[in-house]
Amino acid sequence: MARMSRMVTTRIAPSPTGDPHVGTAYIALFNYVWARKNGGRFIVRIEDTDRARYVEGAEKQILNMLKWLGLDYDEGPDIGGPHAPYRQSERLDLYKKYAEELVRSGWAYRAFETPEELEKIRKEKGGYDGRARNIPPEEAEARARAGEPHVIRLKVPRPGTTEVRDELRGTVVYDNAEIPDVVLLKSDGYPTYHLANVVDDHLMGVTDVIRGEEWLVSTPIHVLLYRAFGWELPKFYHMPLLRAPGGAKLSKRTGHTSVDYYREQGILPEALRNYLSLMGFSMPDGREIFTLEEMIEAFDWKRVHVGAPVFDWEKLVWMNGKYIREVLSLDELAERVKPFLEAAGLDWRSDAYLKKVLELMRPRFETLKEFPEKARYFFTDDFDYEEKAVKEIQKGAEILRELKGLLESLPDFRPATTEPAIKAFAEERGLKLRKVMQPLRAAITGRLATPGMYEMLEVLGKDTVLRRLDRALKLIEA
RNA sequence: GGCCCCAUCGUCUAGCGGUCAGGACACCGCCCUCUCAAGGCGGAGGCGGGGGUUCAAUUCCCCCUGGGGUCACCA
Repeated sequence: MARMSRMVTTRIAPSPTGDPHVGTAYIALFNYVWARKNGGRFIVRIEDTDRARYVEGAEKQILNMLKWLGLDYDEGPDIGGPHAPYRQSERLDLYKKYAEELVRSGWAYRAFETPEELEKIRKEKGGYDGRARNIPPEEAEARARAGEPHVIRLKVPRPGTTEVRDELRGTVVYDNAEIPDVVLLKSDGYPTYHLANVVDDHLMGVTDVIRGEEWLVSTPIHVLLYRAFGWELPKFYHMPLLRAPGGAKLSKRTGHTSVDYYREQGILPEALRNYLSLMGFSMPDGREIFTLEEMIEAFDWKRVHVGAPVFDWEKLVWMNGKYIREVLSLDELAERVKPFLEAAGLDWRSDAYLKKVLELMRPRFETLKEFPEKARYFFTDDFDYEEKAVKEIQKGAEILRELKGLLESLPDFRPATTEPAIKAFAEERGLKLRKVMQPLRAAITGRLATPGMYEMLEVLGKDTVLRRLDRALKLIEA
């Protein structure tokens, strides 16, 4: 009864230790989808319990990333909620209280070894040997009261076994001999992940823990903690780890892990989100391009594959191109592209003009960053001529001079006007069309690969075209 | 190394005992064509190995191999 009435609640619990990681975005996505699928809640909780690795501003970046991807959350550090605060550093008293409770109930004990001693024990025994279990409780309490630095460790019941059920893999039985007496509360009063995570997940009503596979082997620790507290277990789902092309898990060493990097490269949030969805999940009908809403609609854990996928930049870029040319509206695309034009120092005159250019360029760039690079000549006369373009202008100089006369004489630059005129021009001289087009293309754009000539002439306009023709001809004379 | 997870084209995947093993990216060719793309059509490319179970294994079981994860007062 109580179990059935629990609203599905998921969370993403990132550590503010650096740039917002694509792995975090990936896990957040599945947490978000599962919560929405069930009409439940999605929480963001900041796990800032490692003072050494804390990075100023990282929390803000993470929250921005989630918003950028469209993964809105119901509770979080910046918006609050019924279980505030959502930063673990602001919940220290809670963890201490629960750790002490475990000491009293016999599920945990105080240990007084120094880091140096631990290092020595690790070398000799291969890990902590639980020696502080032998300290009589009264003595341990006395030492603690006297202010002796110490940690609180989980007293793993031994011998014994602990069963862990992963919803994606089934049940795994762990021999408790393999489960270490992990530190729950550090000597600085901060909790470790294990304690803080379990306490908060319980207090915040998290019903479904969706996290990276890196946590799979420490799940028995968490199961033991739930049992020690007498709390109901959540369901566990361990998502595969994203891998770099080499094979190892995606890391700063093996690839680009920062979502900010992808954003800067001109990847659309929709495309990144869609691509990440494909890492393990597939639509029943095999569709690869789909919205968040469509994913939520179709989502089923049965369709999640746990083999670790390689994060492939090539396919991400292809998908980004697909969004640019087929999914976004021209208006949306124009808005997305503006910051990149600005960054390149380009001015687009008017939205109407920008959209006309975009219409022509849409099938010809795959990242927003590419647009200013490939379409520069639409916005300024200040562009370079490719080496091959210069040659093309030289070869076609005679043709260009004659062509200039023709273009000048045209009443307008609509395709309906320019196309027959240029074709007739070529035919009269017995020239293949390309013998006319390539020099012209090179002269007015500085490159050999551009959108179709007639559309381009219309967009650029007569003045610009004639001006550039003159300039190109002068260029080769010099 | 111990323990744990995983295993279909190069990559992402569909498959849930009987399929010509399907799709997507990338690659190659053709078409379209003023260039380059986009688009359309076609091609090449895969069930890691060995045992079982079964009339029948990509599919179920076991072993091996391979890959990954984890063994902190980091998460």
